[in-house]
Amino acid sequence: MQVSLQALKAFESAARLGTFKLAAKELSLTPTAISHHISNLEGRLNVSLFHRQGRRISLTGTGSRLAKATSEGFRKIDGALEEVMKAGSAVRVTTTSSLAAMVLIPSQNEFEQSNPDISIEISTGEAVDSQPYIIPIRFGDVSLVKSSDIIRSESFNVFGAYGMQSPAWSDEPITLFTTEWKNRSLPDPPLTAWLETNGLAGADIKLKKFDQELFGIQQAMAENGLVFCSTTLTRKLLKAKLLKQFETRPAASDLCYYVPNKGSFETRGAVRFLNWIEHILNQ
Amino acid sequence: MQVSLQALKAFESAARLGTFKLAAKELSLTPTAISHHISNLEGRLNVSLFHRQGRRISLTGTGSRLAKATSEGFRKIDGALEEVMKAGSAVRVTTTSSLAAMVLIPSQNEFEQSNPDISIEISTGEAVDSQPYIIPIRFGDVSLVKSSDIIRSESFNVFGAYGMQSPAWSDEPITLFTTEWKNRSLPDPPLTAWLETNGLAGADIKLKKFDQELFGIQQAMAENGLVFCSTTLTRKLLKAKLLKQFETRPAASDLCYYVPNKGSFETRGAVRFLNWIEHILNQ
DNA sequence: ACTTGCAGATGAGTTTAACTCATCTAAAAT
DNA sequence: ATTTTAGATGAGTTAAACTCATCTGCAAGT
Repeated sequence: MQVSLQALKAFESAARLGTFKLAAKELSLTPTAISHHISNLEGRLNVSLFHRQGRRISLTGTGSRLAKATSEGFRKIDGALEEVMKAGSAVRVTTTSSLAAMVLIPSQNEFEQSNPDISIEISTGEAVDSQPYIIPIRFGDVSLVKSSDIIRSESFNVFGAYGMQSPAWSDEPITLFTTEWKNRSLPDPPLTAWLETNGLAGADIKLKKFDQELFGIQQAMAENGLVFCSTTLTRKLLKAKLLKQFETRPAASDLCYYVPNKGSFETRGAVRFLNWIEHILNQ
Repeated sequence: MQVSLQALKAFESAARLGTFKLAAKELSLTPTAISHHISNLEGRLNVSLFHRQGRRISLTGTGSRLAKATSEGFRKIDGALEEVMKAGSAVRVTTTSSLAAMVLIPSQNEFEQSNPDISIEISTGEAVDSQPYIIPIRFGDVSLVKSSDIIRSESFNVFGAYGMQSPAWSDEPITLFTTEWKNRSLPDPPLTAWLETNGLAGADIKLKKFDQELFGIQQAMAENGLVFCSTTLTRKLLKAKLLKQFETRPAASDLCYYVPNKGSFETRGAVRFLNWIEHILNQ
């Protein structure tokens, strides 16, 4: 290699900041080092890059041409590097507000305890989605998802606030909170299948629909109601004795949680997180 | 600095070439060095950049993203560097064919003898002109040129082939070769002024016009004729006893040789060359 | 199945370059 | 005139980059 990259870096910084001193500070070096680097560079290239007017310096024409290219080049590299480093230092996850609120956030601390070198950032909503390095945990139709991407196949059951008595299904009309997905292409919660599984096909059921499972669950807890929702979201609440389940059996659904291109997440942290979350969701 | 630029360079090369071995060859290192660099990089970034399949490697997703950015960045830098290096290693000059043929090329060797580390490339014509790093020596109107850019103010005289006798100006009609510039906005050669200076205002002069001084001079030498031309171009030929001058006195003109933005040429070689050529032209 | 060759990994030792410190110069500010 | 500030210079030190020797694992040849 003809010229040293560090010398170029020093030059770039000095050119951008206008003094060796500031460049030195930026690169955590002494001004002497910058001076050495630049005179080395000038020597190798047979070109003077700065005019020296006593203690003031200014770029020569050649210098500013070179500075332009090096600045752009290093900026490009630094940008990519920063992205990669961010990816390496923290695991960033985005998912539905229900999964975030009911599972991820409550368990976040546990993960960070056992992986003290990995920090997790959780966000919800579509905005950040599909940015590289952010792990999206999506809720979707099993049949449309690569099977290796699935981290949890969802089943549904009825849950009630912890103090409730088991409802008398056949005697009286029952109100169930359930979910109607905002995204209409998703399969509905398997209510019919659940009723059949539990021999309640004829029961008098009134439905109250929310567009996020989270809301139905909260409502059930708040008004001692019943919610028909996924078993994934309720596990924590059952353990915490905020919800209870009755003698009903869960019904499988066509819904699942999955991570698109799960295999493409290669950072140490991401791999650890994905293994962990898959374990958490499937107990 | 977080990550070493050399490691990045090694990574970029390995990513581009597909094996550590080739990367090592490209960078004149051992494959071991590449391996060290890359594992150092992976360690610092907490990311694996290559999949290792035994003795075969392939980029991970993160790796190829980073490779893209580093490749582009380094390419940008290397390109600029190459330009600057070219500028530093050789002085490239472009000028009129007359000046090139009569002055620059004949003196080129002398310059290179006394500046063995600087090589000169001479070209003529407008094509290469105005490229950065190429020094254009132009022929123009003194009044339109920055005075600091002028390297030679031109004066004109009559010259003849070396064997000729001094012409009898007033007795007989005389044929003079002279120049009519292709570029009509240039001042004409100062023939009238020259005639007055030498008390020949009434002489019977026939003009034969060429569009380059070079041609008139060559013609004069070839047919024992007389040429009215710039003193700059003839100095070498006078010394070489191929041309002679008579008892006439030169006339100043509004023409000059100049280098646009002379001050902007900052390479050591260019500065040496410009000083030298100015000295040569003004003896 | 066993060798051979190849590509890379690993660890320790060596060399080189990068960096700092001390000193000096010149311009600008007080 | 003196002080302050920015950079240049040279010598010495340190840290990094590199090599060498050794090891592993895969793939191809016999």
